[in-house]
Amino acid sequence: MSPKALPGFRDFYPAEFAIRAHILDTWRRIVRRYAFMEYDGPPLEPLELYTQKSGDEIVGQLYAFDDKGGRSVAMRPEMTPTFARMVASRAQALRKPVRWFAVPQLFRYERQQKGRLREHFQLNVDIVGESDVLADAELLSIAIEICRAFGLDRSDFYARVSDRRLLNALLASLEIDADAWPAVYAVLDKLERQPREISAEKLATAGLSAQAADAVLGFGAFDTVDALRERFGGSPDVVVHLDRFAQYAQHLTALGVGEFLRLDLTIVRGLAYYTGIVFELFDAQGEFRAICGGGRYDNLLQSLGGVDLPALGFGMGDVVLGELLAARGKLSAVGTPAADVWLVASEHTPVADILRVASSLRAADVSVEYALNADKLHGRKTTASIKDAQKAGARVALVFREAGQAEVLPLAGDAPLPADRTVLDTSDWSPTSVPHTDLSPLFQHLGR
RNA sequence: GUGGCCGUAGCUCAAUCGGUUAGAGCACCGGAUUGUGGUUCCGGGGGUUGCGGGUUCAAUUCCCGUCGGUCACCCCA
Repeated sequence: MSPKALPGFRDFYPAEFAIRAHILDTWRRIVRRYAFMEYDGPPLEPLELYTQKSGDEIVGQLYAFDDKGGRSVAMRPEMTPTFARMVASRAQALRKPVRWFAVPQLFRYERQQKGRLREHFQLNVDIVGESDVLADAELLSIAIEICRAFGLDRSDFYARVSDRRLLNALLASLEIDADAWPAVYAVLDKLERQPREISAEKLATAGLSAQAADAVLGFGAFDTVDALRERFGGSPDVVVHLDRFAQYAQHLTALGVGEFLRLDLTIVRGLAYYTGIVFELFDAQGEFRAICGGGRYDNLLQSLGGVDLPALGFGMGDVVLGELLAARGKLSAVGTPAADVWLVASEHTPVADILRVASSLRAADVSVEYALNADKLHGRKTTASIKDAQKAGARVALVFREAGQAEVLPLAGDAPLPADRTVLDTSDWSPTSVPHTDLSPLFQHLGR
């Protein structure tokens, strides 16, 4: 048995690489529509960059080691600390709001499971320097538009959205002690996956009154601002946040993605650093993990980098997204790239002629392939060579039946054949230059 | 880190109750045929049955360990 990739790591054969490229290309294409700029940082960082935010216990979940200079280092498990450092060190000079994105490969040392490997690519989109809810709406609309760009619609996915400030106000209005909030968050996070009795028990342990616990257990039932307003509208502290959420929803509707929005107070996000609106994108059938998650983290930059700027962002990984797209048939059209043109020599065609034409076509940005074996180039029947071209997936075969003349033979699927044979005169083509001959008959078959 | 299930060709799978030299399709390579061509046919390469140990006259098959895969828990960036 030949050596395999390490557990949780992937070999990308051309078919898989084509899917990866499709995902990453689409990410970049859509995010650029929103005028975000791409950045990147080192894949290897000082270990302290992560322990200072998350504590020492995180080391067990990192690819961490001492380098040859004795430094404690880790392969990056997330992009946010790097991003925070980069923004903080030039915070004064950056035009606000900062609209940046990155597509890092991230690593974590954990047992792999569905949708979760030890390595993945993750789109990170962040906005820094704007606290208005308009920025929150912009951010979520990007995540949604990306999913739509992959061919997913409202029947495939939706966004669950909550707001830390709203949730905290609700807990306060229920007279729940702030010390108990983390425990309440944990219960809310598991509300759907955990039996109600266990949730109730945990809330009681956290010190909640029976009434307060009942109210928390009922949070999952509220899926509109109006429903919350009816129940908690008497509390001015709550109303402030309900109003903002309503505004958020209006912005999203105006941006054309309102139908994907669903208020859901059980969306907690594990991170302690979220301070405002938080969201996760889920597939509608509940078959996969969250496709994407993010929110507002107004205090993080100060705690990491020392600059006090509001910020928000999200991450979207390629693994769950790829699984979902595959399951919904959205990757069937993703093909591996093949040659535009395959050159078929006859026994009379000098090798030099083939090479000259190949060079010339490549100068015209046409991808060209031919048999890399002189015997095959000359010793096979034309039909056998054409068969090679078809197997390779070439769009067009150029068949040299006579010197200086190349017949254009379209190979693509069931495209109709031209009534007349198209013959290109290649006699005056020279290496590395664009052919003088009119290539339009060829380009026509290549879809240019 | 804990637990369930699963490891046979590149892929999907077969191999009677434990019994001869572990087979097939697809893919790959070669050839024939088809001569506006992805058809059809013939042939070929490819396996220490994940690895190690045990039971047995005999192990792909039963047992133990280990590694890997997968799913869940934990955790979530």
